[in-house]
Amino acid sequence: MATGRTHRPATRSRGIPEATVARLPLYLRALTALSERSVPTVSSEELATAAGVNSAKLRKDFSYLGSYGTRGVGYDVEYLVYQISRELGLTQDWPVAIVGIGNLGAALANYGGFASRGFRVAALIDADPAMAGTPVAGIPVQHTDDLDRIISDNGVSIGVITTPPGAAQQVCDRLVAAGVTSILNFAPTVLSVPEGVDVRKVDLSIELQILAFHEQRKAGEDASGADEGAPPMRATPNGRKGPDGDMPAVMPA
Amino acid sequence: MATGRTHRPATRSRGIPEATVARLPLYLRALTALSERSVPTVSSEELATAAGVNSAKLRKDFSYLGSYGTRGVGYDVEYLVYQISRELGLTQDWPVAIVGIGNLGAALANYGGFASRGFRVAALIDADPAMAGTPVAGIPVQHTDDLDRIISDNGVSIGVITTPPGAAQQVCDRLVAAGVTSILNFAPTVLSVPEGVDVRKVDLSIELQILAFHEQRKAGEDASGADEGAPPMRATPNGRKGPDGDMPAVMPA
DNA sequence: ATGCCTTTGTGAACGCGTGCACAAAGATTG
DNA sequence: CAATCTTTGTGCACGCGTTCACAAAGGCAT
Repeated sequence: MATGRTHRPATRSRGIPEATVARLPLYLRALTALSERSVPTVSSEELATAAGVNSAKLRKDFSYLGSYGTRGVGYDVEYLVYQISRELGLTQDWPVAIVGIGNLGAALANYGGFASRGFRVAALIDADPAMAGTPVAGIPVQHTDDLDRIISDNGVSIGVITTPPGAAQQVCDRLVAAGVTSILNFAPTVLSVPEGVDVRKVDLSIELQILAFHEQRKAGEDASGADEGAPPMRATPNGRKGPDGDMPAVMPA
Repeated sequence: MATGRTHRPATRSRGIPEATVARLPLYLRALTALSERSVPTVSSEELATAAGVNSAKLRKDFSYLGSYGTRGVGYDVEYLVYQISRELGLTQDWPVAIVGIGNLGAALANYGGFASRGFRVAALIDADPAMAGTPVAGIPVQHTDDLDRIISDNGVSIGVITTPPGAAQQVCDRLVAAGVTSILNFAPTVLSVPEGVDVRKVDLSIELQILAFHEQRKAGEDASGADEGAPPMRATPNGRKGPDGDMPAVMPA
């Protein structure tokens, strides 16, 4: 991801492991659903199933937050929703700016899940002058030239980059210069950021390639035999790219 | 994620660790860029920097694929591009079906990164009869009723779900029944799938919440002080069962 | 050929994350 | 109030992933 150190390097946050933090939103979602159905309490087993995790893992995760359960009973849903929300910082308002209002940027602007939990689309920014003023999802698009001011005026600390890959690093630099310290990057690029800035990436292409890898293996297993699952042979000693490993003829590019 | 066992459980694929597989696309991207600039070879150090990882990690990753480098020189770019592409199964064509053609689904259909590496949008499917026939990104939308046939006819083994959360599980079940064995899920739901089916999820909301957590910590650290990561104040004292914790007043929902 | 210099490939140590299994804690029933 | 039953919280062990550090390998100059 980012060259300038990606996540929290070592500094194990508040004693809460990164892996646990990543699961808290999952628990929160399941708990919110229970809350809407007015379910008063849940056992770790039930909640774990709903969140798709192991119950022991869930209990250990919660133990990092404190002892919020009651033995023999389970966890109080409302109480837990609040505790997790607070821990995640969802009890406050997070103005978010989306830069790059193409298909994806527009889709995100319209995405309901945004507004739901403390996140508010505070600004839409695009480099195309023709888009300036055009409302997307009810919010007028502003021009990149004003990026600095927009970020400052709205107190934006979280930026979302949905620009083409070529523009991503530049936009990132400008966001950081303007005061943004957390970036969600949808552009297929490795962003380089200074220490103290968090970058998370969402990369469709990578996800598909990972699926393709497993898919290929599944297919290869059937045709057990010699080949594939086990890549035939590696390059041959000698001659550069030769004899056996063979060279690419055409590449998917 | 999935109840029915998510990824490859134990069966360490072909000896290639999951973490390594997840990084291969990253290397491939960096290598492709080098290839386009006609760079003949790269050292692990250079490539690692370009991919945003540690050089030792990169070398170890490559060692799982075989010994494709030359000591004292580095790696042959073209050769490595080919080897990784082959390992990821990118030398073959992967027809993909997108189910749920709303803002996000349409954005993905238009996304260029799709077609680039062996992936081809073979079908767009939506439950809205009004959309049937309407072309999106040059591909006519088909109705959910024909899902089975569409998947079979096109030999689709990878499905992308961009429906509202309520419809996700049902769509997932139908995809799996039709023969899909890999699913990329954009709906904020925990999907339950049978053994042998891989599910990867992309969840915008979760990513933002993780960023918010770290953002909150950063803000809290400045205001060092006694309390907490240092959320100003928590809800009102008193209330429910909180010796300390206290209860929620209003929740972001 | 010989020696030097660069870069790979990997053995070994370490730390994080996961899951088991159980003791402690509280509710509940008689 | 005592016995029983349920469910939490966690000590412990194990395995994966990361990183260091270095020997082996190959190119290149002399």
